[in-house]
Amino acid sequence: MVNAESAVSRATASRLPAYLRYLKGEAGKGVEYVSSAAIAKDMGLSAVCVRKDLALVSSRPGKPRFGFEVRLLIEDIEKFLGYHRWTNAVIVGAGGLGRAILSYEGFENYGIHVIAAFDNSPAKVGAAGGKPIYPMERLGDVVRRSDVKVCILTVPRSAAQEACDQAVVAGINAILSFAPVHLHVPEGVKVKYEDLAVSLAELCGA
Amino acid sequence: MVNAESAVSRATASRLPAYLRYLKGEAGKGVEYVSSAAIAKDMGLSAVCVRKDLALVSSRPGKPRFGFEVRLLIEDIEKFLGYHRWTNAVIVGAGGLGRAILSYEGFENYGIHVIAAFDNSPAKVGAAGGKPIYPMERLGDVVRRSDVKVCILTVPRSAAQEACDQAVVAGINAILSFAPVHLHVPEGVKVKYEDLAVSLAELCGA
DNA sequence: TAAGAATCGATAAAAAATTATCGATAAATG
DNA sequence: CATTTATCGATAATTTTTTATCGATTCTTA
Repeated sequence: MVNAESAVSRATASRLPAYLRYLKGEAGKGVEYVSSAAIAKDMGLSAVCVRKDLALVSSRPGKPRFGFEVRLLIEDIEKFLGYHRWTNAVIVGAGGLGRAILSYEGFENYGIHVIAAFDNSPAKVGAAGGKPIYPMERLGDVVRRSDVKVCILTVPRSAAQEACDQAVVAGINAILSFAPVHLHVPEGVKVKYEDLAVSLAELCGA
Repeated sequence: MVNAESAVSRATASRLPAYLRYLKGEAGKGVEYVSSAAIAKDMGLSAVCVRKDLALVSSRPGKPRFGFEVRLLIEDIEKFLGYHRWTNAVIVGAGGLGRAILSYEGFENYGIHVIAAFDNSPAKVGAAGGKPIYPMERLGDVVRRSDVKVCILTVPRSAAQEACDQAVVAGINAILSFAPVHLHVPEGVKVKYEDLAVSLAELCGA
């Protein structure tokens, strides 16, 4: 048996969140139906591509002359992406970026609880955005007790590999890193790099 | 005539920054040569894919039995990606995230000067990370005077479209948005979404 | 100095993704 | 009620991307 996610191509999967963002915007404006052509135009894709993507995740077909029902489509995509399964995450590195993310409330819409941050420096320990900042020593504890699988790494580049190692030891198996450094991790641990400068540079160059 | 960037496939282009990150890591460890097989192994790609990518951007061929010279490869990729052409950028939205990014120094390695932030709220005006935070009214001014083309949007979702419009009016033609909202922009303005929650969710689900 | 190992580059094959085309369907309209 | 229009879904064609294969090159080492 294949799981739901392997049923769609990687390319499609990477567009689904964008559809979701777009559809929520339309829903917010009170739009009830959208056609694949309209989505395509607004999002800069081809209509055929949109139809094909939606066919894979939509629980019911689009209506000729109307298109797809926005509300249902949002539900279907969210269900498909698993935003209903809840996951706990922690932040390692409570500098400016770490604290900003700790205060960000947008994660809850995606099935993610960011429960705490951790930092080496005693000066950083405390709280931000109503959530606790603990000393690094407590990382293993919290990870085990709250069954945390994911870590957001917001430490300076020089501290990244060491912090990464500590997170892995603590039991984390997926890392979203903001440090612009390649991390070496054991087999089975996933790393995703979120490089702000690269994103920006791509935008400039393209 | 085609420009340099259109000479490589989109897929390759999206891997180049990752090679760069990896190569810089190796360079930092004192490694002088790397083989495509080694890169592939560490980065989770196929060796053939790596060779093909590098062949497109490397100014000189790899040496049999050694591989590629790390230092040269870094230079070639940076040159290829245009990290030598400088671009000015501004931040719109000086909340926690905006200020954190304003203080981030990693942009300079990518040919990007983040010169200032802007905010509606008078309380936010001032400075962070040694860079000024101006009231929104001054956006047009600064954009024109410093020939700013790119804007990082870090305002709350409810303010995003309006701030985006202001940026466009001011003369911005590329936006990196952290607000989880689809933005409507005129033809010719590029938008890229940096959705932290989506990145994290992809990591959890995959 | 000859044999062997590691690596490359190029060409070819396979797989994946996008785009095009077309008949079918359902609402709107005269 | 027939015609027109907007849309869909499916199949087919095209393009892009990845992977496989193989001879050539260059260093190592016996």
